[in-house]
Amino acid sequence: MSVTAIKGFNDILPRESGRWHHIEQAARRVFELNGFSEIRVPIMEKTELFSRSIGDATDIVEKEMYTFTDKGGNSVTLRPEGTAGVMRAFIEHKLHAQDPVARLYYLGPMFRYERPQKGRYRQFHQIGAEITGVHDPLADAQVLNMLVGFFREIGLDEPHLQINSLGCPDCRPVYRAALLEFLEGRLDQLCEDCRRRYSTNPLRILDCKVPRCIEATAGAPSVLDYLCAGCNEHFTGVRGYLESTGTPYAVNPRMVRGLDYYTRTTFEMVTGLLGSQSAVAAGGRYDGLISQLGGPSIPGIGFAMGLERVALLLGDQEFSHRPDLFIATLGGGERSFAFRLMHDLLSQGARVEMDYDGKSLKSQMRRADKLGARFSLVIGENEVTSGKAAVKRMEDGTQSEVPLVADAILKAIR
RNA sequence: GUGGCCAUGGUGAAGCGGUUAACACUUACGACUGUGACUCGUACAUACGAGGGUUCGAUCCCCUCUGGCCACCCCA
Repeated sequence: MSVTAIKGFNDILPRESGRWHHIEQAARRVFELNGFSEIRVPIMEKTELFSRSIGDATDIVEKEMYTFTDKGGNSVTLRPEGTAGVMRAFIEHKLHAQDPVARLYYLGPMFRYERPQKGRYRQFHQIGAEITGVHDPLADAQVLNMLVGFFREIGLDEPHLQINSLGCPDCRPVYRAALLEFLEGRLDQLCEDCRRRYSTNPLRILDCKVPRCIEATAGAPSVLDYLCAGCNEHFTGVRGYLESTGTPYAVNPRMVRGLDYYTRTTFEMVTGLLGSQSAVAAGGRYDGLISQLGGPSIPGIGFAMGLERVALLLGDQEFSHRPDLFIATLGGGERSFAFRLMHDLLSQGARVEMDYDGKSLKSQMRRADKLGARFSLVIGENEVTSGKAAVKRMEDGTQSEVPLVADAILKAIR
C-alpha cells in the first residue's frame, strides 16, 4: 500500500479548487469592500497563546490541539482557530497605536484532533474577520451584515443568522447561578451528558438535543432576562441596526459558544443541510480578550466560517474555466505555426489550448469538445499557405473564415 | 473519546467459498487517411482497503489494523 494522507487531512483536487476560489474570492471582495485588510499570521503558535485565550477547560484546549515540543524544547501548537493568533499579532506589532480600530481578515488552515465526519476534518479551513476597538453595536451589525452579504454574494440563501447575547463578566455569573438553581431540582430528568455538563458547562445543557432535556429545560431562565443594563442596551442596539438594514435574523437565547473569550453578542449562521454540523460560520464579541493577552483594554468582535462547510453547501456546481479557443493541427510544421499563434493569443488574454501529442484530428476535436472550448480552429497545410482558417463555433457548428492573425481571431471569438 | 453501518477498477456498482470478477460511465484508439456532441467497434481490475487466520480452495467466513459514513461528544 502506498503512502496516504493523514486521517482527517484532505486534498483539494483540481475539480474542487474552482469552487474554493469562488468562495475565497467572494470573501475577499466582500470583506475588502467593507474596509477589511488581510493579515497573514503563522499557523503555529506557542501553546500558551491558545490555552490563555480559548480557555483551559474547553474541549479544544483539553483534547483537540495538535501540540508538541519542538527541537528547542518549546511547546508549540498548530492553531485550532484564527482569532488568537491575529490578536497576538495585533498586540505584538502594536497596531492599536496607529489606529485602535483595525478591521482584519485572514484565511487558512486550522487544526483540531477530532473524529472526522462530513463537514468536520482535522485540517480544515477558515476565513475569518475581526474588528477591534469599537464598543458600539454598529460594529457588531456591520460584521453580521458582511457575513450575510457574503452568503448572498456566493449565491446561497440557506444558512440563516441566529444571534444571542452572553452578557459580560458582570451579568453572566448572575445568570449562570440562576440557571444552576433552576437545573438543580431537575437533574434526574436530564440525560447523562447533561448531568456531567451541569458541573462542566451548564449553559450547554440548553443546547442539548435529547428530547427529555429539551422538555426539562423548557421553562429555564433566559440569558436575555439577566443582561445588565449595558449589555441589554448593546443587544438592543445590535438588533436595531440589523432591523434598520432589513437583515433577517432570529434571536436564539439558547445558543452557546465554545470559546471562553466571548462576551455579549454571539452568533451563528446555521443550516439544516449538513447533518450535525449545522454551524457554517460563527463568532461573537470578545471585549476582554485583547487585554487578557497582554494588550490594551480594547474590545473586539469577529467570526470565522468553515470553508469545507461552505463548499459542501455549494454542492457540485462547476466553477472551472472553459477555453475560448482550441487549435487543432494536422502536421509537424503546422504545430509550430499553431504554437506561435497560441502564444500570441495567450499574451492577449485569450484562453487558448492546443493538442500536445499530434493526435488525429478526430481526437483533437473530441478534446476541444470535452474541454468545453467555445471555438475551435483547424490549421493544416492549406491554412498556412492561404493564411486563412475557419473558426468554428462549437455550440452550433457554424464556421467563419478569418485571417490567421491574432487580432482577427480575437475578434471572431469575442 | 463512545456507539452503529460500511470498504470490489478512475467512477457507479454486480458477484458472496470453487476454473474468464457482470454491467454502465469515464478514458484511449478506430468506424471519414481535414473537423466534436449522437451511434457503433476495440482496449482498459495478476485483482476485490491492508495484514493475519479458517479451508483442499476465499473477493465472499473469522480476527486485527486502516479508512469512510451516520449519530453522540464537540465545533467552523
